Amino acid sequence: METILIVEDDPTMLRGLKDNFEFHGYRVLAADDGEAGLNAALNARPDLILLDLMLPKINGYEVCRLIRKEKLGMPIIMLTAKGEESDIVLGLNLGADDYVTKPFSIKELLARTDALLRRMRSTELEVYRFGDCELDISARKLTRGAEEIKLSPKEFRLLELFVKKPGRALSRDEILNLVWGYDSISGPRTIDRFVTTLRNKIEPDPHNPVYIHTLREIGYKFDPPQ
Amino acid sequence: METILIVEDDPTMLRGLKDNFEFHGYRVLAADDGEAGLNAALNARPDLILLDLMLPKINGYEVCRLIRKEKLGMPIIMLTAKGEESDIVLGLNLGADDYVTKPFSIKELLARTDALLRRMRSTELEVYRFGDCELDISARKLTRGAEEIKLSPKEFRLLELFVKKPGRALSRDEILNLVWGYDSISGPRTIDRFVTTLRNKIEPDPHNPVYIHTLREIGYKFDPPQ
DNA sequence: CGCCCCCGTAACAGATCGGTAACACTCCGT
DNA sequence: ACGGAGTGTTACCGATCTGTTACGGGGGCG
Repeated sequence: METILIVEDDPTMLRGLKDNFEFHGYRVLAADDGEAGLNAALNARPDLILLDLMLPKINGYEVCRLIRKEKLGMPIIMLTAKGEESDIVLGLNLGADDYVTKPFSIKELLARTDALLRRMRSTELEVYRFGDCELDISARKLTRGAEEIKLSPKEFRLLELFVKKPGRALSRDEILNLVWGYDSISGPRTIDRFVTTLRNKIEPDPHNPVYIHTLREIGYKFDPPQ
Repeated sequence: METILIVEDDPTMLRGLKDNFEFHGYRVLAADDGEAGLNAALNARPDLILLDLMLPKINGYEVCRLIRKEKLGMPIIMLTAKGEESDIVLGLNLGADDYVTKPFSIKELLARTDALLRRMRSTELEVYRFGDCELDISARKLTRGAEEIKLSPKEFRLLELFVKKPGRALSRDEILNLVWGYDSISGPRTIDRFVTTLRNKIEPDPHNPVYIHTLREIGYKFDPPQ
């Protein structure tokens, strides 16, 4: 379940937002001034923040800026009162992702929230670790210990498939379909060759593999110890 | 949290200002003569200065002038007593950004403080550095070492995208969407050509790029070493 | 114990992809 | 209308990747 932090000092507005978002299946945290909002953002790491502009103690801009300064990447939606529109550009500059102007329809706010969370999920950092290796999907990078290991496109896609399906037996057909494509024309031995080069790159001892295991007559299985 | 320096010799006034600004979430430094104020400004680099005009040792004008002489750009609000208005022009000429006349309402002073700080942030420099290059988004300027390098609009937007998403694999589609627009009609090889010209402009050795890396079958990745 | 099948692996040739230069086209401002 | 800058397209080349083949080894089963 996704968590949303609402920072809003007007109790009525806060109540309304909270009820609505909870009804739509979100977990809701609330804060009624900038300081509390900032603390909640830093400690609870919500998935998204609704941030009122005018707040006691620390104003919305400042909260936004400080959150970004802490390198927290969750999306922020600014709630601005009508007449504050001139400040919108500033809000976006400070690292907000979107804004809605009061009075707004709860439907619109929900739509924007959904959109942002979806966008966020799709660019989420994807990092898989096994042994001393680290496969970073978004950076398309494999690191072993401290050094980066170069992978060709097919090697990368094959390893990606393995780490995403750990402990599962993968037949040559499955692998061929998922990595090479359903209309692949490659002979089945091609896979073996790529497994060998992968083993050479990631296994401590390529002749006694601990990550990519051979399943005789079947295919392979990626099964890192712990 | 933002820091404000108050330079004021009247203890009552100082106390009142300090309490108010601290209550509103600012960190407050205080100095009760011009000399101490100047030192505090130079050493602590506050985000904004409230500067009384009549001060022991060095007067407000002089402090203001000396601060600007040191090329410090933080906003300065002059606090002038009624009857000193004729000197306001002088103060503004010396580099003050605003003034309030005693007696003033604390609310007005807070409003002006907020406004100045916001204006300051919105014009805050957006500068990305990598190697000996410096990309200034707001000035739309690329400098390498001492000399400015001319970038065409598309080149600039492409580089901007790269520096804003460091270490992330960017597919040709993504790049096309974000730089050329979702309805772009350009062929995918167009990107390559622009990458080449960018590399020629920013890479120490364009044939062995260290900033813009090629990801075969995917696209590119901007990944400056450290 | 020995055969056979399957897999590991090296070597190689062909395919593919990106770098790049040359060219064409479109806007501008003069 | 002309010239220049910016932009997009194409073609060629070289580097890298990929698929195939062949050979060798090892495990399982008779």
